[in-house]
Amino acid sequence: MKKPRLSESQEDYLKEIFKLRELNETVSMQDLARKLDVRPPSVTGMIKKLCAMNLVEHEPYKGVQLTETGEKIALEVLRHHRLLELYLARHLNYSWDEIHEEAERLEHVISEKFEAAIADLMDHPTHDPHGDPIPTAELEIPDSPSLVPLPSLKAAKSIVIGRVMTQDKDILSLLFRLDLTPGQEIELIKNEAAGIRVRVNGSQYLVPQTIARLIWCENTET
Amino acid sequence: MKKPRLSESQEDYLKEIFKLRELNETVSMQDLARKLDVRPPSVTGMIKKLCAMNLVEHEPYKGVQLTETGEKIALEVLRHHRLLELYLARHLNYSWDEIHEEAERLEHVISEKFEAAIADLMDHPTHDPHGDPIPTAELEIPDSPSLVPLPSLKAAKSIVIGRVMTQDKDILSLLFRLDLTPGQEIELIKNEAAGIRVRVNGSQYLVPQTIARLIWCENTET
DNA sequence: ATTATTATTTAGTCATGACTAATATAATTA
DNA sequence: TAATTATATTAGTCATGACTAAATAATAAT
Ligand SMILES: [Mn+2]
Ligand SMILES: [Mn+2]
Ligand SMILES: [Mn+2]
Ligand SMILES: [Mn+2]
Repeated sequence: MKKPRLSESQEDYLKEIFKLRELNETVSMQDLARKLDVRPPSVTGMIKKLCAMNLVEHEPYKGVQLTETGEKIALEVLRHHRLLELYLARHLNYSWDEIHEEAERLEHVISEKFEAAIADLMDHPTHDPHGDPIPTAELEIPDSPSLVPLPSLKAAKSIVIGRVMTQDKDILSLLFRLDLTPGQEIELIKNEAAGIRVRVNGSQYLVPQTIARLIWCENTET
Repeated sequence: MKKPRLSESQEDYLKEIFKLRELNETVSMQDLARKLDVRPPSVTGMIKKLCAMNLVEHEPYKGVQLTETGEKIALEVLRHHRLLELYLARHLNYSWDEIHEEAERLEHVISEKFEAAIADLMDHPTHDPHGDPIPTAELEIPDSPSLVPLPSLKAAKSIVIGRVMTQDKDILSLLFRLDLTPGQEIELIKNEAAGIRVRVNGSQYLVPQTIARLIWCENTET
């Protein structure tokens, strides 16, 4: 059995399949095309190749799935990505909205040595700056607090943000200015039609639904 | 005028032309093929393209030369490379023989932001761990002490190593064990046919000619 | 059930950047 | 000068990973 090192494209395909699978339970060719910013025929072609390599399985019109080995690779890339994001933020003074782009390129290029070095340096963190879990060196996903989208919560005094489900630069820098970042404690004043009224560090905002939906919080319900 | 971002290959070609030009005064297609680990026809093809982009000039059978813009790009990549080498060594605990390989890949992928961040962090260093000068942000080559190969020197008490002209992992780790690294002060005992007899930190070695030739030292002659 | 819509695949192109085999050109040597 | 050797170029191939246009299959609407 050879191990002919995957291309950056192939790694991105696997990673994206994994991430989509976390949200929807079926991953269509179109989903992939959208996410990877590629045309559907390109996806068909690449998926065919990944199938032949036993990295994914594909039931036409039903969806794509990672195999064991495919998932391992996806997790490896995801670990690189999220470690890098945290590293860039912590050690190279990157702002929240800049880390994703850089990590997207570096993730394919750093060695296992590099991965280990920054993991060490940061004391083996479990979550990246967006609150996304960082797969361990053994490629297990670390436990995260159970999270729910902000709009699904009722008014409450103390809610803790756990994760921010976007990598859109504009939204991210907005959220950052508002202190709506993982770990932040907020008060949910009222869930209105137009958005969620919250208090953060004294200030009060109406967070539009489109944005509120991306903010996941620790579930305080019993 | 567009700026269509060069491929990694193209960047490596330009960088290699620059480096070869520092040694020999003419850069042949074969030199390039050897250094880039590629067949001569591939070089012909790529050089043709780089010519069309006005990044190099080529007189068949006479040699290849960088244009102004070509040199700028070469220096940009070289700066990335050397900053990265120093960064990996200083901040990520890479050993001397590991840095080159990693930098060779990362150099094409880091952003200007990344470059600036690590340069800042290291206080804008002028030389990398091999003693190679790091082009400045303005792409000027910083002054280096004038250096000569170790075998060209006569016996002397205090000679300072300035640069080590190899990136061969085996040679590098050997030199490192012997403390034959840039900045190190050594005593040249005798220049023999078989090699150079030196004393370094108390210990005495016979450094074979093949290796001694790679060690450049500050010129103590007047 | 038929039709319209959406999702996916086929077929055929293109650009990149390598390769081999064969040819041509220049530099050396006899 | 002529033959030899080293260097470089052409011609033609291949793998990758995208693309468009057209065909086909599944799903939804009438
Ligand atoms: Mn990527
Ligand atoms: Mn993230
Ligand atoms: Mn390189
Ligand atoms: Mn170096």
